[in-house]
Amino acid sequence: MLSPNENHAALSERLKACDVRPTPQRKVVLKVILEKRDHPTADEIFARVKSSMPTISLATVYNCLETLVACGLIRQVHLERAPTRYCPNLHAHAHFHDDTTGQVHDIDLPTDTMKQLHGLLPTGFDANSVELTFRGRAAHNPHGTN
Amino acid sequence: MLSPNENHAALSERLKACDVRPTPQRKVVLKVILEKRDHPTADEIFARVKSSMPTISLATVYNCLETLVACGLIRQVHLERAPTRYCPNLHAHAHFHDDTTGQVHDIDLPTDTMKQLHGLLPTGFDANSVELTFRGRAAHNPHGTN
DNA sequence: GTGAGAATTGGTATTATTCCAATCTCTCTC
DNA sequence: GAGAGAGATTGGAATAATACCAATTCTCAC
Repeated sequence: MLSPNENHAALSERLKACDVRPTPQRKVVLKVILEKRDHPTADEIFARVKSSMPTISLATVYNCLETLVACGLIRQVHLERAPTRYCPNLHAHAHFHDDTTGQVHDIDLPTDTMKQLHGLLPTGFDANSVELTFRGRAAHNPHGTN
Repeated sequence: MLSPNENHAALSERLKACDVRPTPQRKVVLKVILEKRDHPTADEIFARVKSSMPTISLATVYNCLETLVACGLIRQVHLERAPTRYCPNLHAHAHFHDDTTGQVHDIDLPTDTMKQLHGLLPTGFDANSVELTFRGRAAHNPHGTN
């Protein structure tokens, strides 16, 4: 996650570490995702980014997101029939989708639970990712995330 | 799951049991989903249904699917960025999405695993559904599903 | 059988995302 | 530090899945 005053240089470093060019567009897209613990859609990211970079295009936002996902700096969250969301939390975690508010909450997953889930797979199945999503109702915004 | 010779009467019964009108369209949509252990998309279902009912419209297929999902006769499977798929397997199970072939395999889930997953939720979170999806590679069609 | 409510239909609208070709901007080399 | 080439950005148009709508048709209870 981003420290409150992480600056452009640090963003550049993150990108360079992944062997991608630290363009201004990528930096600002990464910045808006990191600076808020929510799960914005591409459109929301586009809106936030435009305030500091009014000339950016939606296509670029999609390109940047694809790059950032490919190099593991952010993750995608897929909820049914809804636009893809993006998540800065790279730790093992599940998502809880609140049907009432539409908010998405991160749920910590112990690493042994992850291992156990992989253990469920019959031989011959080799998973490189797992997605665990709950849906239901959360009591009044349990801890301020979305 | 459907017994090989389940007939129209049985399909009607299933629908009536859910308090929905057993219209011919709903019966045939349910039938094509039950008769093959795969995870077809709405478009695929539309194509299969048209062979026995050429006048059906895609809108009706969507309507029927929505109804069948709502009354719990089938389930939706959501894979990232891909069209929604429909699954006749109502037992607790996970999905394995083979990146290579695009096939979707059902993975049995012991009920205690399900309970355990629910146990991961902090107090205040009340889930009414869980979706667990693996992605990776499966060795040459492990058991003929998709 | 008949009427009221429910379902189906085809067409159109919406929305997320991708594609494309043209332009621009880095980065690297000299 | 100038130029070349790769890579990135842009706006607009295309695509694809799904939702919506008004008109017609069907189903069930009486």
